[in-house]
Amino acid sequence: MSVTIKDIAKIAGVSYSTVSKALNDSPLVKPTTKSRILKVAKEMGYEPNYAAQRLVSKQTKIIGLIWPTIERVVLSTLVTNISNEIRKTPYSMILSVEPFEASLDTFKRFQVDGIIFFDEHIDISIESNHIPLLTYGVAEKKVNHYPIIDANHEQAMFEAIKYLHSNLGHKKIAYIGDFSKTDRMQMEKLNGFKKAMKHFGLTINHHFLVDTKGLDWYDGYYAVSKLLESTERPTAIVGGSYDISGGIIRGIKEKQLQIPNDISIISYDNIPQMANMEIPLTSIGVPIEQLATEIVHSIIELIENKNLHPNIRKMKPELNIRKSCGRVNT
Amino acid sequence: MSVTIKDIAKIAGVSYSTVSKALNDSPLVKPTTKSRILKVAKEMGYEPNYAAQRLVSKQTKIIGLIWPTIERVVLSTLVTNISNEIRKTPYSMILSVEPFEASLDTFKRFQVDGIIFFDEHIDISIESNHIPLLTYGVAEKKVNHYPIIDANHEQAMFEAIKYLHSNLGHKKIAYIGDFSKTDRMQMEKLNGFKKAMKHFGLTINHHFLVDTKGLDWYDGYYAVSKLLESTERPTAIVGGSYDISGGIIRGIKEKQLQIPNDISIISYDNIPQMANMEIPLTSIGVPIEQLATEIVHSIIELIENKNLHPNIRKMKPELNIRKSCGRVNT
DNA sequence: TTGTATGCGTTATCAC
DNA sequence: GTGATAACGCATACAA
Repeated sequence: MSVTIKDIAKIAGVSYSTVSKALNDSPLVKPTTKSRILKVAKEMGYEPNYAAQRLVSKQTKIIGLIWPTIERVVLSTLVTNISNEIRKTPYSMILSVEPFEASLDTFKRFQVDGIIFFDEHIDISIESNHIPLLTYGVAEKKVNHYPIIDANHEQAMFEAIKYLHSNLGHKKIAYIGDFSKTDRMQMEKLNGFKKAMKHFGLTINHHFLVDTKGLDWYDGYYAVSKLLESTERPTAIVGGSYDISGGIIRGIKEKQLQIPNDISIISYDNIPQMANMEIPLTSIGVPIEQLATEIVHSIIELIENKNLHPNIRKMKPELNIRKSCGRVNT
Repeated sequence: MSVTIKDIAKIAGVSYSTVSKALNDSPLVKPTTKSRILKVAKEMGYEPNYAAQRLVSKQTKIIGLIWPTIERVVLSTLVTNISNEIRKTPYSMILSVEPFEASLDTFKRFQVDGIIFFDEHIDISIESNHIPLLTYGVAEKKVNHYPIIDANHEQAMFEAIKYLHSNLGHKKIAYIGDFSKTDRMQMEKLNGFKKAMKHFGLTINHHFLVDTKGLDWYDGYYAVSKLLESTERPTAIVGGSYDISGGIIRGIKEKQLQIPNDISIISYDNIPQMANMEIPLTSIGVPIEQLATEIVHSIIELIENKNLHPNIRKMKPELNIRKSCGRVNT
């Protein structure tokens, strides 16, 4: 059995209610006894029992994160950042990698104070039993059932094309990404690309729109290989994700093409790893730490105030210029 | 406030202990009253308070998994498999990505029934407050403080060399892996390689032993590039992990070398993704599903019997022959 | 077959 | 400052 405040009380020679106060840093207990109690507690390896705390105080100080697709690098980086950010607050985080519904169930049982999830293609009007729910995903025109942190993929694409076109003179720009019809984030990226091209009066060569049908390294690799087989080549490529872009780089190199001399590449996702690639990648997207910070602050605000204003938070993407883009060759 | 069993009792005109029994489908309560109570409960929208349940029943049916290094593919595949396996049992799994000690604290507070962790380079004689602890790691000669599932890396290396040498005739074999002095799994692999080479009377060219200083894709890539700069090349390479091997393949291709004609490669780690690489990789290691199954069954056995026999379980590595190894050119 | 009483580990409200 | 004591919602041994 684990150690309780009663055990501590016995050893420290005080009543357990005093122990409780000391543990909660109450001003009602004398500093000397307080520190003595704390010392004993530490020695005994005391850990408060969430169930008991929850039962009386209606709070667990736990945030649950649902993450069924654990094998994607970008998300794992985000999760790490969220975890680090939460560690700076009084809350802790636990994670469930089970399917959405099962995860929700587990978290309900634990009565976590709030839940974060990634809205990839879940279509849910969720019964969360009043547990505050926050999603990182895409704000829709229609009703949103819960607050959303939106990385503003459309805007990001706009900035990417603007840079490529207005600053560097590119006209023949390709997009290599996942054309999923169910993953809203991916849909937004593709959509944003098309819109931006149109905005700058650029025509989209349809064979410059390459569906990777996935988000992994080799998806990007295969896609770019196919794209470059044609003699009609783009002067710049926008890669739909970190992993995809990694594959794109290799595919380009394999064709003996130079980056950025022969071809420029700009990648979606703004994570530090971008700088460590074979060629430091110019990238676009909301910086991952900002995203994490916003997500964490928002869920806590939601937990503590029971609402969030505004309910939808669109983040501001940033362009990170590194070494993979150059002026177009004329 | 939400509805409790007392509220139900009042409406249904019974005592609340009867309600409790009815809700738990106890045979001690008459079917008619049981169904009446259930009906009332449903009408009132009763939701059990898990904190209260947990407080009294001493069981959570939750297994905690500690996983501080979430960005490695092999482990995320293992975690997925473990999660799937646990889902077949009455248990659920939650995960903590915080540093080891912090995770342990969190799980203690949750009173999880058991904890799984990856023993990468934690040197712990842990105070788990009697929560059953199981590790996936390397069994040591000295005392082990808790049960271990050991993937038997040494044996795996032996099988790899045996195949390469006895079946395919290779003599000039290189090992590209992480030579960490703190990560026991990596130490075992290197050690196993050396032992096996010796066993088969093969000499180790020291420049065929390449330290990647990491476990990522580009670590393998850089390492093999360096290795292949020399004119004295191996005819076969053993890659220390899935990610490393991915990089090795690219590095080899870049030098215009054919796999397996010019050079054979066999990778450590036995995960399905191996088949999806550019070249389906022949690999060695305990099949990941077997590993997951063993881990899950063991922790549950440990939870339910309070002990595990045997305390150390060495798994049997399997060779998966795919398309990356060929007979040595003579 | 049903009801009563007790305790799980905490916090919080009182007295002392 | 400190210590009893009453909740919190539930399961369960025991009584009826």
